[in-house]
Amino acid sequence: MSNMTDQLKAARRAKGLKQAELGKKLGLPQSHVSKIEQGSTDPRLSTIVDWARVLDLEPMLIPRQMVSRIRALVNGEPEPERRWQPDEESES
Amino acid sequence: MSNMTDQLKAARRAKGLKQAELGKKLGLPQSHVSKIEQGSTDPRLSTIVDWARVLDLEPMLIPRQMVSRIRALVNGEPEPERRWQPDEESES
DNA sequence: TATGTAAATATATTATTACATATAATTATG
DNA sequence: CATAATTATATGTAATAATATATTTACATA
Repeated sequence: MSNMTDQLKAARRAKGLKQAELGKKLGLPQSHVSKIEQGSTDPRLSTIVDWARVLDLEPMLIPRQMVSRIRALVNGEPEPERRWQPDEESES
Repeated sequence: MSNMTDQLKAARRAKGLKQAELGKKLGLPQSHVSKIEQGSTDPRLSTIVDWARVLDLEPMLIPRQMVSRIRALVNGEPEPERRWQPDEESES
């Protein structure tokens, strides 16, 4: 689903948390965590923000032109040094 | 309210858009744009993502330890997050 | 392999809330 | 003031979130 919920699911697993454990930290039932991770529901902003923070992530709004640079930083890649390929920004 | 909706409100104004114009681009009624900007409702993730993208912003999840560096980049500031540089190295 | 059992995740049903439509209030401008 | 332009509020409907239950997965042990 939304790339963001996929990331959050991956982040939960990376921390070794079960859906129920995460749910408890967030005050959400496990069943919700399941639905959100499956992409079978469109969660509220506050839910996503809380979720991210529990996993030491912060949602930020990044100007489109900076997205690939910042993504590289976050992924620990060594600054691709791209020469303006005409089209880079494909996202769902 | 949530820092993020404040940012989105500011971004709309920076582009000189009225609530109704933004709403049209998003397929949302103006009344709903109003509620979200006032913080009197907790919008869905998809709404915020669409909203951001219309304003050339992309929501991203940033690891906590990188937040201030990235915020500096985004705001065009000159890296305020130096950690105990014993003395300021010459910087161009 | 088959079975038992517990842990982990998914689904069903009901309650709460975002969103749509219509209208009102506010702010700007002549 | 009057009138228009912009933003806020009221009420009904569709979707998310809560509660309870079911299903799937993992790991035993015979």
